[in-house]
Amino acid sequence: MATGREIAQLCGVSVATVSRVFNQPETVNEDTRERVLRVAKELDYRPNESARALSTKQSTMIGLVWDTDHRRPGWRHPYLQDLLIGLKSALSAHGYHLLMLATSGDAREVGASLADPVGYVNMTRRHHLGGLVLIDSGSDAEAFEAFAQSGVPCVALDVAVDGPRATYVTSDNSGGARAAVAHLVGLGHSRIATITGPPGNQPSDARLSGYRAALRDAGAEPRAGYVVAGDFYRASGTAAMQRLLALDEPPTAVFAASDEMAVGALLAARAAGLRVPRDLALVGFDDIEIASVVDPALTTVAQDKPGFGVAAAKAIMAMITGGGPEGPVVLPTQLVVRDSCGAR
Amino acid sequence: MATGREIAQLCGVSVATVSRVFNQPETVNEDTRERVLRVAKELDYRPNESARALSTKQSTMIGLVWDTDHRRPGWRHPYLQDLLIGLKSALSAHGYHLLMLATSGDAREVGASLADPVGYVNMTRRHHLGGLVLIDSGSDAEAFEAFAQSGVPCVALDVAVDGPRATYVTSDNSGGARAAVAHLVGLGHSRIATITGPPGNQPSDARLSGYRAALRDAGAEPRAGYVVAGDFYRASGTAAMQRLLALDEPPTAVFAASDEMAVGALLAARAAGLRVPRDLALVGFDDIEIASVVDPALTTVAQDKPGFGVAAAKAIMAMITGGGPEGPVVLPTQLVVRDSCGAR
DNA sequence: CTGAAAGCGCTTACAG
DNA sequence: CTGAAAGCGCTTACAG
Repeated sequence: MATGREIAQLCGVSVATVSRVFNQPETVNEDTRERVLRVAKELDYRPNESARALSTKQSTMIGLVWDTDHRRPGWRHPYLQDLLIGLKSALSAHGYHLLMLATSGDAREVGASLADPVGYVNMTRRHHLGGLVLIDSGSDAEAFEAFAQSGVPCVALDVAVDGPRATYVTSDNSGGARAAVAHLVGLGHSRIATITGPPGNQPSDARLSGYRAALRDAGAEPRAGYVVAGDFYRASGTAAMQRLLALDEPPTAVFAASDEMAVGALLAARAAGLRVPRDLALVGFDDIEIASVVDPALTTVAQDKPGFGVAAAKAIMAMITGGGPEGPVVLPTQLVVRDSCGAR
Repeated sequence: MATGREIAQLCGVSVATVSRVFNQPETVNEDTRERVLRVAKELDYRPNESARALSTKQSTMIGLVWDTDHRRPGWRHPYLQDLLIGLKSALSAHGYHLLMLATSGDAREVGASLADPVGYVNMTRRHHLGGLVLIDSGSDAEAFEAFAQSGVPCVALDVAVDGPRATYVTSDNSGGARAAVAHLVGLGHSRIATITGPPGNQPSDARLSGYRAALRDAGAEPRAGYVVAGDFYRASGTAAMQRLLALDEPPTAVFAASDEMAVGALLAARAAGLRVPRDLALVGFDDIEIASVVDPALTTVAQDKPGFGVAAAKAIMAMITGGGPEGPVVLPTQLVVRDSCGAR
């Protein structure tokens, strides 16, 4: 690893000039600039990132807050990989790396926990991170609010935050849910129930309101017992479906606020001797891999998974280079009609 | 963010002493040490990482090489999330963060591509990374070999590498495959075919050899046309199954080297009017989520997914703190019997 | 257009 | 046990 000083000596210039060549090229004479550039290239010189960060108080890293080993060991993001692909690619395009921050549980207190957002904020200062991307695990709202207020640029995924340098990206959950339920209405269903995510969770609540809106559009409203809460995971879908089937007048169609719950519901329906979609129409949300693999293949509302990451990257870069936060980014969703709704 | 100097002034000591309190506590007088510690705690002092890295030439970050936006945009790791959870948690326990390195495609040439492993090696030097974790995307062997030879500590996942400071972790692929096929043999099958992963790929080849070994154990050997190559993805499983069904004497059982391909094979079998497991027994590999969701639920060989990450973290930490590389880590696998093999 | 100097915040021999 | 000093490699006013 060549250093700036070596380049300088080889070129007969000062290190300041070498530095300028890379940071304010227009301020240096063309001849010397090219000489420096050539030598730098030969030696494959690249500025040391630690030194640069120390000096400029800015690194080329964005922090990722993703709570893994904390209270909810079983928690999983429905499409983390796609999200990361989008995020990493878009960040790469700006020359930024993604730093997955260590979380608590270690001996040396280097990691932080969401119970102590200050720890993360400190970490971003110590590493001179450009900002923070916050991946929600369903109930981090308070912690995220603390980040948002801290003043470090941050963008949250799927949770509404507000702060001087904070924004968030989310899908058009209510619109997607509305389209899904409208589709069910269009198929002639009038007894449409929903299995929601955890109350208070932003996408969960939005999907529920989309469900209500679609019923309203149809001049109807949810029957008693037709809104039952799950937690986005499969088992809760099964339990919810069982409750729905126990009603005096069970639904003929169910909109589940996640594919996982839809699958859970499917299992429950099957166990109860119902055939999907003939006896029960089912629509999910997310369009994760299992949706297309399950039998019958699940009709669902697709989210733009890599788009999530890309949008987050864009938003954070805008705050780093530009100024204040822009409004929340709302990604379009798309109804994917497969077999579980009975449209085919 | 308090600096060491502030602590020093407040305590009436030099910055050197403050530094010692954190790095070689035993060399400083107990009273002053506690005074420093107390003040440091009050101000929530933590050493600036950039400065520390610049000075010690060591950061608390491990690089992650994960090729995303390159040639194979469709590539997916079967269980990246679990792997990352294990990796991140185990690294956190040592106070290390995970840096997902930017890849090529950006204007500023900050990212590297696997076609140019040197770029990554430079990056690890510039950031003073402790080492590199290499996630294989099926055909990165040559690039990984270059990393392994570079001298930077690195551990590859699922691809055998060799170098002065390099090792790898993988599952007991051959043992797992052998157990799976032995199970099929135990169920009375004698016409057992296999759908392999891409030839040359380490897990793929190992699984194939496990298949052969199990047949040999049974005093048999693969019939002509009973070994057909896929690429680990679903579509290739479907295609392979179609070829198997076109044989004069089609198999009564199939071991697919991945769950994705097993699902593909299942679809093909179903399309051909076969019932699984009655007409065809099927076993997969990986135990990813879809395995338990598909109908019939897939019998498969489970890998220790978070264990992969944990093992990688352990190996890299050992090389950072200790010295030379230890031998490859081989994780045990486990046969998970569900419905697709007909054992129930 | 370019250089000398100071500074970013820490660590580590070297004296004492 | 502790301080003064040098150094890590870069950037950025400040002069010239």
